[in-house]
Amino acid sequence: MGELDAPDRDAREDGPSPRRVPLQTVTRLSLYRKILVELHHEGVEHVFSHRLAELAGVHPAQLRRDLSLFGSFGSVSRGYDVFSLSRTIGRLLGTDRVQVVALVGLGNLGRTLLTYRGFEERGFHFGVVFDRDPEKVGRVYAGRRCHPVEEMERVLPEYGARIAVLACGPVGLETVVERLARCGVRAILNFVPRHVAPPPGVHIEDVDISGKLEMLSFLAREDR
Amino acid sequence: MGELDAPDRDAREDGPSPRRVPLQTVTRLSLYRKILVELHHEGVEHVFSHRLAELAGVHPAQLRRDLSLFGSFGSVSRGYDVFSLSRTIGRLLGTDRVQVVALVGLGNLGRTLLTYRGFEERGFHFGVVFDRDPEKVGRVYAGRRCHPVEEMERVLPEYGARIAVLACGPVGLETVVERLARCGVRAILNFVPRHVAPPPGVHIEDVDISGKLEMLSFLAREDR
DNA sequence: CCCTGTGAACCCCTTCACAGCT
DNA sequence: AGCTGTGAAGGGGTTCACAGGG
Repeated sequence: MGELDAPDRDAREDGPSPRRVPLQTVTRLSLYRKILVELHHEGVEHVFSHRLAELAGVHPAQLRRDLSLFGSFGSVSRGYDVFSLSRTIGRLLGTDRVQVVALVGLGNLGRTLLTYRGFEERGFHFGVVFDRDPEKVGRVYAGRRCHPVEEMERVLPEYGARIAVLACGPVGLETVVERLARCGVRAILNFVPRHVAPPPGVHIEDVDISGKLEMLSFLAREDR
Repeated sequence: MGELDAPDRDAREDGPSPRRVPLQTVTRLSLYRKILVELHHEGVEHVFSHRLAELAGVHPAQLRRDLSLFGSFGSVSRGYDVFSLSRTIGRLLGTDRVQVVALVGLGNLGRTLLTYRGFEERGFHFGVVFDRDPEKVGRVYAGRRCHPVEEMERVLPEYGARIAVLACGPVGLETVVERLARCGVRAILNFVPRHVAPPPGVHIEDVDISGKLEMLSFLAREDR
């Protein structure tokens, strides 16, 4: 247990006030971490920004800038310590501990997400699931009993989930979001193709797959 | 049929050379169109930029700017013609006709995407599906016979798909992408958590759901 | 009066380029 | 010699604010 608190070599991680961090930087951090974990499994111990950036598909200066927002983690002679940096990023993202996630909606998409192994691998665990359909309520999906959304206020706080995933129907979505917010959820990943104004203090990230396809349609339309 | 060619009121759509259009603008256009279609079904005929922007969760000036990149579609007194504008955007995106999409990978995610009704509603049709698993090859999924990826060069060109969706395993992903490119695919939506350098003339859009979750983990970590 | 379309200002992210160090 | 971390320049997307018009 104690090893989790081992200091990261000579890295000088920033204190409690990381200045304004672009969201895109955060997304890239998670990408870096994923690659670092793979490198670690391959036995690679050190990596230079050029190589790591290449694997991530970004500019080397971008990578160094992203990291520099949180501290200095590299050595001039050896580059970055693969294991140490992956740990550090995990701590920055909050994924060094397993995080409980609430799932709303057990349709095709919801059940697919529920059984997707990639989430557990990256430290996310769907602890509670909800659905509105009386047909589904009470049944067990991948080991989780489905709760009715009406009982969210009673059930959800027990789990202390700060993250939720929406994969339900669009009707009453605002209400669901409000309830989640009241239950302590601070960040929501929304697969429902409808935009909901986020309550204060809550961040909603929309994943509009059809929208992405339409963007690609535009790109495939021109010839380039 | 002829009504498809009806001129859009007094809209002056730009010619063959729409100047540099930000990708984010394109994504938002698809969002505007989705909302416009909903408004049309509700019987709304005209809408002002303020209202449309509010529904989309963007700044009104942003909406007007996005549209202005392609022409002038609004009237000062009545705002935008809901039906006409949705048609115009559809034409700009290339979604005014059904588009054939190739799907690679028939795991949980692939099958979920295959049966997702939202795609057909927005004009996308999975015409061909591939998988590497001999277990799956030859079987029929949602009406499509699964082809082996090895036969892509023989099968795919018949369908003329310019868009592909990747929902397969990460092994040999580069090869799959190269093959798709050789078969005329110009745009790829990639759900596989691995970055592939796009061949010339091909655009790859990565959808990293775990990455999004990690971003949310960061946001849920701080208190805001 | 209040809308659209748009020049211009603003802001933020990306990239350059180099000082400092090994 | 070559790398990291970073000030400064650069570029691009967003927002402001207003001209023009019904």
